[in-house]
Amino acid sequence: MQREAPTLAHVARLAAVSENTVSRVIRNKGPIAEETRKRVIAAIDSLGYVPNRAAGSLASSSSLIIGVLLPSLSNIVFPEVLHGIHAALADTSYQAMIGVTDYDLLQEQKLLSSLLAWQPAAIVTTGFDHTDTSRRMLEQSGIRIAELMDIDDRPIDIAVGLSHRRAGRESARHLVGRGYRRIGYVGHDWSADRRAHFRYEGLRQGLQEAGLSLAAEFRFEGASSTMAGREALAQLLGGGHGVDAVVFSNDDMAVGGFMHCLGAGLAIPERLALFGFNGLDIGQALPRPLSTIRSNRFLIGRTAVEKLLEARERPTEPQIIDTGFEIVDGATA
Amino acid sequence: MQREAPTLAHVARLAAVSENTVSRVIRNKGPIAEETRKRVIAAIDSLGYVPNRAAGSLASSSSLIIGVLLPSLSNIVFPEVLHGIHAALADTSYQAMIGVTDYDLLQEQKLLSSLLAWQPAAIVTTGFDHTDTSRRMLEQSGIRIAELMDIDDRPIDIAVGLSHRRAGRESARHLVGRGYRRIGYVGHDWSADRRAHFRYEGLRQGLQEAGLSLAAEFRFEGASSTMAGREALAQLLGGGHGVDAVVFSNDDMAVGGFMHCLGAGLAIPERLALFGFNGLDIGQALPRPLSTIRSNRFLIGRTAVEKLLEARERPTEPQIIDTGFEIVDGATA
DNA sequence: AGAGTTTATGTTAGCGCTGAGATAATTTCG
DNA sequence: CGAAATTATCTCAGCGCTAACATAAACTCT
Repeated sequence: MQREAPTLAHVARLAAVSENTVSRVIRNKGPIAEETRKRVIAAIDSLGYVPNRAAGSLASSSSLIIGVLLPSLSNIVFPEVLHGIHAALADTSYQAMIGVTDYDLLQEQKLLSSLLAWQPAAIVTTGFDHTDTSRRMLEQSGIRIAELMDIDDRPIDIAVGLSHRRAGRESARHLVGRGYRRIGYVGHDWSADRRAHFRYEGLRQGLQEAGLSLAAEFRFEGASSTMAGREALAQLLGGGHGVDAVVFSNDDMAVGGFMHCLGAGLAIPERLALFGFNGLDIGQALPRPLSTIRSNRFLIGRTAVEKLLEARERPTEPQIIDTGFEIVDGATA
Repeated sequence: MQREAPTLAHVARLAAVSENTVSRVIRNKGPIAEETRKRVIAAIDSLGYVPNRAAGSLASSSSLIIGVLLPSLSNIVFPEVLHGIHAALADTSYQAMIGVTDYDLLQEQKLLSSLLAWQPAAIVTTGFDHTDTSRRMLEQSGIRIAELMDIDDRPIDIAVGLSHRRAGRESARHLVGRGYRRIGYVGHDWSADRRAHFRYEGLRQGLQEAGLSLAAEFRFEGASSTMAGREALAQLLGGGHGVDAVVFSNDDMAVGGFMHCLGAGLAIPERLALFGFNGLDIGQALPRPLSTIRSNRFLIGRTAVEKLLEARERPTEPQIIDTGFEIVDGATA
């Protein structure tokens, strides 16, 4: 029924040229007479020829694959990064091949190794934490590497993201500027989330620069979630530290905190101010939009891929691309 | 610096066997003497050999790639499906290759064609709507195909999901059972979301079976979002139809509706009952957990891949796998 | 006009692996 | 005990493409 898929040879015969010429037309490489190009394209169309990528990869020892390693898919942040990656890939012939590490560096290493088996054109991964073996594989592969989200360290090739330390510091400055003095922190387990830790440190630094320190803090044992934020804020307030504002490790946690306040009848921001991080939609859809910091995840993904595709060779010096952040001046702080 | 990556030939020489034997050890195919296997594995480990997938794919004209076509990444539902897909893939050598169609059937066709260029082991796509060309490519490829989310039509190979028509009907029955009689509908643009339309039809059918009909309806012009739900509910209520319950096209919209009620001081569910669809976390973190229907997205993704990997051949008759749904008996309806 | 240059195309040898069939060593059984 | 069956391995062609080089034709330029 389904006759064999047409190959270069079929196209070449139909267009009465050599295989190599067809290949060059397809890859837009080397000089081609306009008339020949037309004939080849007509042949391709009439046969419905689709190049076999495996053969191409093998022959050229490089592929049109972009390997993407994400720590998680259940945190909306990473699908948004992935969305940006796809936006940049949309009009190219590149395809994203995804691996999910579950925040596990050994898993990252394993996935990295199987991604490299496809000889991808580039690898996009997250953060600067890698096993020594992963780092060696990344370095020796020679291909372009982007490390996303964070820019507070030295990348292998390029880093695209924002300074979480600075973001934390700006949270402090914003709240202090608004007149809050007894500022608390509600976070989640940051053993797997180094960036949340950086923001926390930035927050403390910012407070210190204003002559203040954290009035109270509570860290939920486990991953961040709306539920976690809700429970954690209840815990923090139960401590009776008289805080007037709370910085959350991210928006998910902050939205949970908002829900707790609604349930407990605490006026926001009069009784308690709330401040998040990420700038998720859900925070902006609350009855009072959440005050937070927008982290531009989509932009991070898109910029990273754009930069990677700009040049096949790594720059001589590692590059850092700061996609920045903005204070979202909501109504909760 | 980076010496050539080792190939089968290197491993073979080191283990003093033929390349083919090494290949068979790796693929666990054909009889191998235990002692030989050990020697080969030792050689692989000592060289850090990683098979070149492009070469393997070319030689076997099939690859360890699972092509995944998703309509969107900005709707949390699809990242969750992708999460399930990755969960099922985690302990295999398969890799997911992703394409995002933006709900555009022509884009799906284009992506499908470039996925097939990798000779994937299977394709996972969404829904039953495809261009004729896409359908032909899927059918003729001969590989396993899963169509996700929906089971209200005849699949090419297997369908994994739930009956949205039935889900809509159950929403109606639930609300009627709770004593609501003036039931309204708030939806979004369903030209790209056939499943939302199916739920709507199921809802109407369910109401009809109870001798009722929709008291009012409002469809937001555009994609679903929390903001859209908030505005759309305001619009619906502005119409003065005296509805006592509203079914939303999904949880995002319903959460927006919840926010409107909070802002407008409408008691939930006393003044107005709210009912969603999907069972997202955010709905359950509201001060009153949202009454909704859980659609098991993760399970859909995982089950689909498990089924696809069970057999290389398509079943003689298309199969339908119902992952079901449950009424989440929250506090809003 | 002849040498050099540019443009357009062809020829050929693999890329690293797998599949099919061949071969060799071992076991089974009438 | 020899033929058949089984187990373990090898040999070799070729998957469909691209890189490198070779060639041919068409232009320059003095």
